[in-house]
Amino acid sequence: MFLFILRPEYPEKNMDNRKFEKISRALGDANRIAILQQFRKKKDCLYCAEVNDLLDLTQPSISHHLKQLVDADLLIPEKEGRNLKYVLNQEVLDDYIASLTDLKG
Amino acid sequence: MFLFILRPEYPEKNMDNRKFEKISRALGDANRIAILQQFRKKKDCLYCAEVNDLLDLTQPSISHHLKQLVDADLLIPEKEGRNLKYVLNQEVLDDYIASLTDLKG
DNA sequence: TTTATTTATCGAAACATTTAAATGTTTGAA
DNA sequence: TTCAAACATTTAAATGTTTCGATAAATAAA
Repeated sequence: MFLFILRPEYPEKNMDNRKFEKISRALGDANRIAILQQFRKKKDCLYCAEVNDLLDLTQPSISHHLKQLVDADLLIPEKEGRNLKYVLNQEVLDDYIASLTDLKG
Repeated sequence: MFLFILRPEYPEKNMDNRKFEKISRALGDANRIAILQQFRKKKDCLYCAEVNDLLDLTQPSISHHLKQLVDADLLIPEKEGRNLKYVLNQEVLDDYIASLTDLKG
C-alpha cells in the first residue's frame, strides 16, 4: 500500500559526471577560491568591482575567472544597470557536496 | 561560567587553500572521477590492474592519474608484493566536504 | 640467475588554461 | 548625442596537463 523510495531526489540530487568535473575544475584555482571565500565576508552578494579590488589581476583575467564560476553554476550573475553582482549558488554547492558524499560510499 | 566554542575543530577540520585547490584539480578529470566511482562497486579497495580494465588508457596514463589522486591524498596506496592497491581516504573527503560547507557560509 | 609481471618514470606531442593588451559592447550621465 | 564607466571578447604568449611510446625499476616465478 505504501511505496518507500530509498534514495529520494530530495534533498540531495546527484549531478552527472560532466557537471561534477566542471565544478571541480572551477574550484581548482587559487584566484577563484579567493573569490568564493569573499562571500563569507560579503554575506549576500559580491560586486564585480569588489573582485577587482580583491585580486591582483587585470580586468579581463577577472572576467575570465568569474565566467568559469558562472559557467559551472557556482555563481549566479545579476545585472544592476552598468554593474554586475554575483550571488553564490547554494543549491549547486549542495548538489556537489551530495555527489562527494555519495562518492564516500 | 561556560565557554561556548562556535566552530570546533572537531569533527570538521578545515584544510588550507592550497590543499583545497589540489583536491579540486584532482577531481576535475573524467578518468579520475571514474576511478573514484569504482570504489562504490569495489567496496574497500581497488587494485591498479582493475583500473587498467576500467579505463581505455595506456598504463603510463593510468599511472599518472592514480598519482594525481594519491598526491591529493584522495587515495592511499598500499603495496602488496608486485601489486598495488588503493584505499579511498574518507578523512580527506570529509575535510574537503567540510571546506565546501564552510564556503556556503 | 633468468624471465615475466607489475608499476613508475622520461620525453615529446597534443591539448587546455591562464594571463594581459587591445578592442568591443552595454549602460548611465552630461 | 556624446562621453565615460563597467564588463566582455578577441588574440597571442606563456605555462600546465594529458597522453603515449620507450624504458627503467621492483618483485615474483621458473
